[in-house]
This record gives sequence, structure tokens and C-alpha cells, in this order.
Amino acid sequence: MPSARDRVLDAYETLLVEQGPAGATLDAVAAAAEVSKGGLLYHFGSKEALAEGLLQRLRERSAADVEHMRADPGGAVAYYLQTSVPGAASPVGLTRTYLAALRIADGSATGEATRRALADVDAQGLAALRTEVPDPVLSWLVQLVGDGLYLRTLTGAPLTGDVGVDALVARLREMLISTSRG
Amino acid sequence: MPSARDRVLDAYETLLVEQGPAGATLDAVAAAAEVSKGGLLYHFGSKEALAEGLLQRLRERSAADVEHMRADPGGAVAYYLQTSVPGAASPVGLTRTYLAALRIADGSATGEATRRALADVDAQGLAALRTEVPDPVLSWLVQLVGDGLYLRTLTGAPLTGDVGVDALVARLREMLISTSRG
DNA sequence: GTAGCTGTACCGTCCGGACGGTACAGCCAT
DNA sequence: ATGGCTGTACCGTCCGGACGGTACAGCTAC
Repeated sequence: MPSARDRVLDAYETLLVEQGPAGATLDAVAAAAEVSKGGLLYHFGSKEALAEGLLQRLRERSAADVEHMRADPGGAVAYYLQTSVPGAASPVGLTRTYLAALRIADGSATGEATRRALADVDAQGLAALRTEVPDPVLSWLVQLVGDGLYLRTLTGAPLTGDVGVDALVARLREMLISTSRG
Repeated sequence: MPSARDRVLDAYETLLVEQGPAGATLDAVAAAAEVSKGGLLYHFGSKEALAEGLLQRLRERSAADVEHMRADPGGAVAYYLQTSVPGAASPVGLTRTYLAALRIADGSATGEATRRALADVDAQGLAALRTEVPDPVLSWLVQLVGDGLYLRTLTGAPLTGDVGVDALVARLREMLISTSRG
């Protein structure tokens, strides 16, 4: 059993992803984490502090994910795209945390901080991609494709058509090779 | 001055995009539309009916947008990507409505209907792209890039780096040509 | 005279947050 | 070794406020 604090963050993420901000009330989070409301507020003194805890986890996992990208034997591109596809979670759980944070990236004060944190994650990811794909246009393109896969996860829609991510990765790899040759 | 009904939907969209679902209260929507709360409830009998009105507008604008894609002299790909970039609204206002709908695509009952409507829009857009890009992998890739741009708009982040959408469209066009030749 | 609103007053519910209280583990001086 | 103190972890309850929604009495342009 993970610590209560981690269980609270897990439950917060789950509720944000599955029900949106409206469903992620303190009561609901506490119930899902099998913690009393008082216990939740012991760890996170307010809803804003809870969101800040999520952002902290996001930053930690982003740093860990970048390490995985650089170290992956299949390359950063394949790692990035494959961990962006719905259902396939990244080894450090970044995908889930990222999607949860997206749900609270609204116009509020915490939303502002959230958007900044998400922008940092994006920038770090792009930088990691550029070590494999130096061309700025191509690396950006790869990242946008991954982001598009994220968006599909956000809407909960299954992948369009019958084309898999593997085919996408393969095609992109061809492009990268032909570009580096040209 | 547009009709009160349209102004209400405009205000609803604006509040959803700029402040998220939490900011789009009936009171706030009525105030932003310069309509009394009673007047809002005259047109939309409940918050759910208001959301349904947004989805209806989404479907109408999606159909109109597909027409623009097919008719655009620059091609469907360029039209799709350029109307996906933050700031550049599509001529029929689909981008704004799409982003607003994304904000209410949560786990609720209306969220379910919203996700279905968004999936329909995506499917129609992909079908339109395929008239210009028959290759299923490539057309999907183009759509994912556009979706990635959408996501950037959602987080409110400026475009990463100093590479413009024009460069992206140009590069994609090269890929499409080289593929059709090969 | 009626469709299309405005404006106000109000209700029930739910949520965030504050608060007081409980259980218990560890530690340390005597 | 034990009594007392401290900090950690958590529980249960209550309150103020906001939100969705209802009801209704007007006004006014066509």
C-alpha cells in the first residue's frame, strides 16, 4: 500500500482524468484515496496546495521521463510517441500526470502556474527530442504528433482508423533518415 | 449586434476557453452575453441545454469547415494546419467552438455526448484530408500535427521555439510530394 | 397582444475549508 | 522501565458561500 500522500495524488489524478475538475472534489478525492477528508487536508492544506502537489509530481516525473528518453535503446522519438499513445503509460507515469494537469490549466491562479509547468515539460521534451533530431522543424513536428496523440487520450476517443502507432513511428523514421541524408 | 441566443453561445465559448468549466457559470455567461439570467434560461432551459446548444453549433460549423477545406485553393492540408494554429481562427469559427467543447468533455453525461461530437468532427476532418492525402498514415500524421497545435492553444502556451507554421506546412508538403512520387 | 426579453427574489444542494478531537509512536530524563 | 512530552497522522462535524434552477411581475417593440 503506497503512502497516504501518494494515494491522494493518485486519486486526484484519476478523478481529474476521468471526470474533470468538477468531479475532483476534496470529498471525492479523499474517498477514492481511502483517506478521510481531514487526513487529506493534513497532507495538503487546501485545494490549491493539492494542485501544487500535482505540479510538483509533474516536474519530478518530467525530469525522470527525459532521462528515459535519452537512455531508450529505441531512440527518443519512438519512446516519446509510444508513451503518448492512449493506454500505454510511460514508465514514470508522466502521461497520466500530464493529462491530469491539463484539466486544471484553466484561467484561475493555479491554472496559470499549471500552464507554466506544462510549458516547462514541453520545452524539456523538445530539447530531448533535438538530441536525436537536430532539425528544429522536424523535431517540432515529432512533438506535435505526440501532442496530437495526447489530445486523443484527452477526448477519450480511440485511435482513428486502423493505422497503428508503429506505422507512424516507422514512417517518421524514414523521413528523419531521408532528411539527414539530403 | 448578434441575436441574444448567439451572444449567449459566444459568451459561453469565451468563458470556457479562457476560464474553463468552473468559470462558465450561468451568471457569468449571462453577464458576458449582456443578457439577464432569466433571458439566458429562456433560450436554454438548463446548463445541459446550453451545452447541447454548443454541440449543435459545433456540428454546424464542422460541416461548414469541411466545405472550406475542400474548396480552399491552397489545399486541405494547409487550410487545416493554418486554422489549427493559436490565434488564427477558422472562417467559420470552428476552432474556438472546438476548444470550448474540449473543456466540457469530462466524465459526465454531457461530456459523453461532447466526446462523441468531437470524435465526429475529427472523423470528418480526416476524411476531408484524405481527398488530398490518400495515404492513411500520412493523412493521420497531418491531422495529429494539427491536433498538437490545438493542444498548444489549449494550454495557452505560445508556439515552441522560433519555427513558424509556414515552415511546418512547407516541410509537410515536401514529404507529401516525395511520397506521392515514390 | 404577444413574443422576447429584464430584473428580482428565492430555494436546495453541494463544495471548500476551519476546527476540535483521537490514536499512537518515539524519545528522553529520571 | 516508566511517566511525560512531542510530533505525526488522521477523523467527524459544522458553516459560509456559490451555483443551478424556479417563479413571477413587469416592460417594450412589433
